[in-house]
Amino acid sequence: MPDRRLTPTSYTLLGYLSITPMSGYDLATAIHRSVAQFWPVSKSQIYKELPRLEADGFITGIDVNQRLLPDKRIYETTITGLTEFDRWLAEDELPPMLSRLPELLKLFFGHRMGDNAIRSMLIAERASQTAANARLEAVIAHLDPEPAARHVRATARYGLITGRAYIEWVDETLADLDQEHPTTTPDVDLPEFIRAVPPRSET
Amino acid sequence: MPDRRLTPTSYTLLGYLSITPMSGYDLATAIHRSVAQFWPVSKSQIYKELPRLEADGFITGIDVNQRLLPDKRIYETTITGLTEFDRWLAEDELPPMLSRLPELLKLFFGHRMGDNAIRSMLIAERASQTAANARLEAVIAHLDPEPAARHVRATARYGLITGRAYIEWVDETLADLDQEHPTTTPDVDLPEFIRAVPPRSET
DNA sequence: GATGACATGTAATTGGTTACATGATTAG
DNA sequence: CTAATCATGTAACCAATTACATGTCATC
Repeated sequence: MPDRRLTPTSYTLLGYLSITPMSGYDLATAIHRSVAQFWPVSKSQIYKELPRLEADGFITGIDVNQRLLPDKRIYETTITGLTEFDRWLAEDELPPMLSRLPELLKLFFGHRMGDNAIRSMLIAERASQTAANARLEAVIAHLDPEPAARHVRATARYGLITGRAYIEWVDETLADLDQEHPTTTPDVDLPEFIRAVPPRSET
Repeated sequence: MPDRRLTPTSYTLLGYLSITPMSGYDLATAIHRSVAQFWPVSKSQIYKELPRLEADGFITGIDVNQRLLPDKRIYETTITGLTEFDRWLAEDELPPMLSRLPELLKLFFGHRMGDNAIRSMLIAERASQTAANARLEAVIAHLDPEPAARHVRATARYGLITGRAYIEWVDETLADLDQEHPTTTPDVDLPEFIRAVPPRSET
């Protein structure tokens, strides 16, 4: 009798538990190092969601007592849970994607920043993205041989391809900064063109 | 005497008001069609945040009575507000970026999806991203001549370059789906390689 | 004469984050 | 011996979203 709508976060947990039984801690660890790239789930969120999924009948948990470590509860999916998970996978409506990129936000107001501040921000971004790309390349190489890992590999490739595009963008932007901009052209007043950006989505 | 930490959302409002005085409605409209791409702010969030920024002394508002339309309140930045905004711009710590991509989440669990379901999802994604790219190209073309619009243009270029990378990725992924995968190789059990994805960031 | 856009907000709910709590084991 | 890591969670807070409310004007 689930009287609420499950969130993508709920389905993330169901998805993992559809593979193997796990505790909240296991889930937190597994999620953090994989799917969190494009769907982060915090520990606390997991611990709040699990009892709800159990109350809804989608998963069941059993308590496991441990001597040296804290007791834990291992969850697994029920038939109902699996069915609901597969239903969600098949459904074609998707919640909108969401991006929050603080560095772009700052850059947007770049007319109030010094060029040097912008440069150092971009250079820092470039460095951390380069490192992230290297990690992803290693991941992809590691996953490569397994044909069953195809979809996981695809998500990793997503990270890499957009990561590379990001670096490309940083370089272009840095190059643009270094160009002499003719101060002969008087600066247009900002309100004008900031308002001019047309809307993006019809959602 | 601001006793709280301002959020990037607060600075978004400050940033806009640093350009020209606006009402909550004006802000909602302007933000929705520009900076919302990488920092969405809902109407309600704006209406909650504005009085707080005023209480903090960062902005001041004056009531404007209107005959036919609802009365409104026009806000503008104070010196304190401008100073705080510039301080934030100069500061080099950035909150982590956040991405939530439901389509990747589903794809991650693709071993439970039929190939056709995956294909139609990817094809739909490709279509909407293609449309978004076209809109962005138009925006960039429109902004092009203004040198003062340099940074706004850079954020638009970000959207375009990553949007193109996205389409590239979709195509590669679709091609990979179409390839025959030798069923001779027995499928490895999933828990193995899903756990194998190494952690990404040390944050 | 009904639907939707313009124009301005308020109220209720919740998903998600940050900080706290606890105890055992290992490394420096 | 002190600090970090493993291991498991709980509690408090709040940013953000969804739904609600209201009245005018233009259009189909």
